[in-house]
Amino acid sequence: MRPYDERLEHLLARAAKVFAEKGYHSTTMRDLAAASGMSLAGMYYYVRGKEALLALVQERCFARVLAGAEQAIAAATDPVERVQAFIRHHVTFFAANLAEMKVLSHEANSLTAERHRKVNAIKRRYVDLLEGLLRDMASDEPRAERGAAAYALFGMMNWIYNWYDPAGEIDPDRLAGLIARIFVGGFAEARSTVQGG
Amino acid sequence: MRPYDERLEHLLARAAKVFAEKGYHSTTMRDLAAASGMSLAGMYYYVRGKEALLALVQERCFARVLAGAEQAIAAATDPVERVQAFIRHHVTFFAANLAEMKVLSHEANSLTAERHRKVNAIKRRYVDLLEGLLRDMASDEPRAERGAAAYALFGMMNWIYNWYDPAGEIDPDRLAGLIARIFVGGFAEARSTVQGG
DNA sequence: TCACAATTCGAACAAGCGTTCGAACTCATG
DNA sequence: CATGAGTTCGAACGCTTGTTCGAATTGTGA
Repeated sequence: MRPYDERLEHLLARAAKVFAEKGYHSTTMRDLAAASGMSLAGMYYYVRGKEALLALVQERCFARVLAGAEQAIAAATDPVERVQAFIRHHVTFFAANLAEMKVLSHEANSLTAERHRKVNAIKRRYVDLLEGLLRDMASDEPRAERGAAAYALFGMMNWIYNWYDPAGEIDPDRLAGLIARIFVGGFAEARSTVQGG
Repeated sequence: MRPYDERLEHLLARAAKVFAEKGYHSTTMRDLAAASGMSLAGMYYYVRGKEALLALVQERCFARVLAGAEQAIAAATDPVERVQAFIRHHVTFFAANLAEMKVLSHEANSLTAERHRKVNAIKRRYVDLLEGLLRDMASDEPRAERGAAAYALFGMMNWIYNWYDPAGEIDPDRLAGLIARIFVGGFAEARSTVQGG
């Protein structure tokens, strides 16, 4: 890896951390300079500006999530198992990349039109991927319910950044199992039991 | 209601809307002046500053949610029904107060220390309320699982602001029913079925 | 050692921000 | 009409922000 790429990678990693801690808008380029060990002006040799930095963090992270999910679900053929694999991958990836995923989840609307569209295109593919899995798992469910259920699941998984403590007593695998149990058990299996309630 | 209180209420309502649309940090006092029909300086007669405005929006909204939830669960005695009532109230309130609830969910960390603590105190009570309900509903569940499940549920419910369209085909009651079905069905009833998976 | 490209950065700039201040206006009351 | 408290706001201030620029420094191949 060329020194240039290493420096850029380093900058992106530190930026993700600071964005996650202070929020994108509250983070100044001077904060990022301090966190990366570069000078204020020096960062502009690697990146066009503050927003380009956020876009790079988001695009790279999202691309990894998408690719990882596709690979994770490929291992199973049973519809329920594929959904479980999707959940397990998303949650463990989230826990292993807390800063980047928080930036992805919480700063989704901090990009301006052009860059926003580019990230949204990846997001669309990712959402479509899950909705396809849900169609296979619960084909008799109304379309509106399936769509809402997909977002409910994303809610459970993406909300993690608001409370999850990696040093706490529940590890990522256990958390993934819990969320998978809630979702699959409640959405695919508890139809007649509770629905009418 | 005195004219003063009406003007303040008006300002808070408009501010919540703009905060929800553009995000707190991207909103300028000039934006709020334009949205409220007041002048830039005029707003300072009603409010100490921008952050005080955010704090007021959050505190008032959160107090209403908490009070409403306490009232909603009081109507039932069965543990499962109480959890369902909590969910139904939270989701329908969220849908009926989208702007305020988005500001509450998305700008939770936009307040500085003092005001942050004040809002967090209300949040603590609200989270405790749900955790108490879960204890009654699933007393044999490990404590760590119950805690994580509470946050998973909040994730499903609070994520709403990222995707829910009030003009869409799924109305708040139906959405509340779906989320309640997923959570209760998956957490309280699908223990042995899926867990080992 | 030289020349040239790659990289770094101190210093400054223009723009936008939240906030303040004092004067002006409104209006019920005597 | 006169008074004074309640309310409004134009104009300005001081500060922070993202970004730029040109010079200085470092690295590299001949």
